[in-house]
Amino acid sequence: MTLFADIHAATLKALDTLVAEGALPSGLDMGNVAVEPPRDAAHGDMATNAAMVLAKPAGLKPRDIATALAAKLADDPRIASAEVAGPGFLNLRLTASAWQGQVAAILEAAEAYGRSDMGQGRRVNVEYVSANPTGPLHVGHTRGAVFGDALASLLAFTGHDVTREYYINDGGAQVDVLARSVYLRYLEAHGQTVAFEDGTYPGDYLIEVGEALAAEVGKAYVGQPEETWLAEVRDFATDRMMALIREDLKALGVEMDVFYSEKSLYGTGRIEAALDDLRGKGLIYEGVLEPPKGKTPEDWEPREQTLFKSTDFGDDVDRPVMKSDGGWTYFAPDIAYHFDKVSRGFDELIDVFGADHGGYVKRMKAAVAALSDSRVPLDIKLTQLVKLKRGDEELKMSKRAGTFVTLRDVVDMVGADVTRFVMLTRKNDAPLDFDVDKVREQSKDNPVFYVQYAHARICSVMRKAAEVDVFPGGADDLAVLSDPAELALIAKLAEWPRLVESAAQSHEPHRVAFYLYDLASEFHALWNKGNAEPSLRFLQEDDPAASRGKLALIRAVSIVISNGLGILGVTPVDKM
RNA sequence: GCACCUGUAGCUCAGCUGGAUAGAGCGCUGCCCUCCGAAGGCAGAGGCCAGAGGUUCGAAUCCUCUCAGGUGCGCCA
Repeated sequence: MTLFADIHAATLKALDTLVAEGALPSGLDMGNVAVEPPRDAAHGDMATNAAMVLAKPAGLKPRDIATALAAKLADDPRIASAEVAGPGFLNLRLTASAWQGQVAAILEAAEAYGRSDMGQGRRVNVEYVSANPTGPLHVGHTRGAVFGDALASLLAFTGHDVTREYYINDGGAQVDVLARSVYLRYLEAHGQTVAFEDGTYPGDYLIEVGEALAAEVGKAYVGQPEETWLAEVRDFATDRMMALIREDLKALGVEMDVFYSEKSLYGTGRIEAALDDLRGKGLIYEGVLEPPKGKTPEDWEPREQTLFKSTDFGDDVDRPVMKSDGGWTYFAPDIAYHFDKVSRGFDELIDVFGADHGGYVKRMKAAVAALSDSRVPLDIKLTQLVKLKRGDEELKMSKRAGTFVTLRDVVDMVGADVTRFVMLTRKNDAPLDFDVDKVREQSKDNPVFYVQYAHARICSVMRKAAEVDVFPGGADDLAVLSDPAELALIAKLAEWPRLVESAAQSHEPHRVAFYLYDLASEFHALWNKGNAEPSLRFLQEDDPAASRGKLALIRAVSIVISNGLGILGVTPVDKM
């Protein structure tokens, strides 16, 4: 159990007692009653807004309610004091033993500390990366990969049944371009000189694919017209590219549960089935769109086409599902794909897109709302651009691979752990500067290092203690933890479960990274206090009992750091 | 023209879904190693939360409008 939840429950119980005694009217909505850490620690350990929230519906003055509530809560053995403050806050101070008990609870829960059943086993599909299978992953994909992966882990940690999924865009024109590009490399492998025209991918990474194709089919395709080889080369090339992408993901520590092929939607009636579902709901019609206002494309001409009535679900205009040549727009298979996700029985869908897909959010939400009769919520998280830098120099994105822009290059330079942590030190919808020099710096300016350093320091103390046969203690050893700095650190640890829940609720894994930084900071502060006050050092010579209690505290810190880094997909280090 | 995102200390950014005197790092000023790792810590200066209205006990947070930056806007995915 978590301390905040306990005190919250105690508060509600005290309010019920007040209702039973007639001090409060019955039938009040307690849903907004919160127990939170006050922003300013001087106000106490926890604060509740109960009096202010209930004052109006109860027709009473907030301070009167707070005073009555304070009297009830003061009876709780865990609560040392309850003071009314400000407009009606009730500030609570917990006894030292209540805090100490929290340390014992963390040690007992260990890697389960902070886990929650909030998700109640709800099935969540998180789709991320989903890069076109036309080349290696670049830095932009890396952010989406890290974000999606951490979000998936966060949801799993909070009791959701999570599926990690990658949508392979292997059905559109871009894979034909890939096939033609590989064909040119294939001809090169047979000694021909070829020209890469506009509309082909010139990247060096296709050279070996062309060679592999040559090795497999020999000269069978040389001098043959495109229609004889296109389909085969396309399959060959996309398989190769997906193998490459899987390797990239693996280097980053990302493992997908499902790779879903766009191509599998074509020619199988699945797109038609999805659209039939919408048509049955009266949401598909033939019509003519207005040209965009203000900036009319030069070649604009009114045209009747098949449209999805996304405006019924909040979109700005209805969206075409069929091109003028009779082929599907990209939107059609996307509808079918999400239809499939809905049919697979997920309770919730999450898509992680790059920011350049911002224009598709409304139509996808509209489609899912229509397909699921608004039963399945779809959240779309956009990850903003990453600006890769080395000091003041910006490393420009280039179409050609091998110019230091791929995921693999970044991981090779700074490692998967650093890459992952740094990518999460910003909200997903804010742009991120990634300085490859700075992230390898060993200073507090570098959050990865700072958090790892705290963990390594703890491990170092543990090793030292083990040399003299002292180990972290249990509940009986914790009474030594009474200094305000020690209790403050415990309070930070006690925040972990509610932080995890709120981060999961809002789909914001970056909060975990920031919390870990704060926690590390509290720990380093306590460590340094030990310089001036020997009684605060974690190892107390000639007093193994005291050492056991203090070691238990920092063991709890290392547990939380380890659990937090686990969600982010970062490995904690024992020494640096 | 419309939609979405962003605007918080000199710089880079948090701000726990509406709480009390708005925080952290960098930079600046001044301190702390006979001491478990100074790869660190403490203190100080620095703010019209882009601007204006509104909602209420209470707004950086919610609503409306304005300004500035970014992204996108049928036959590319």
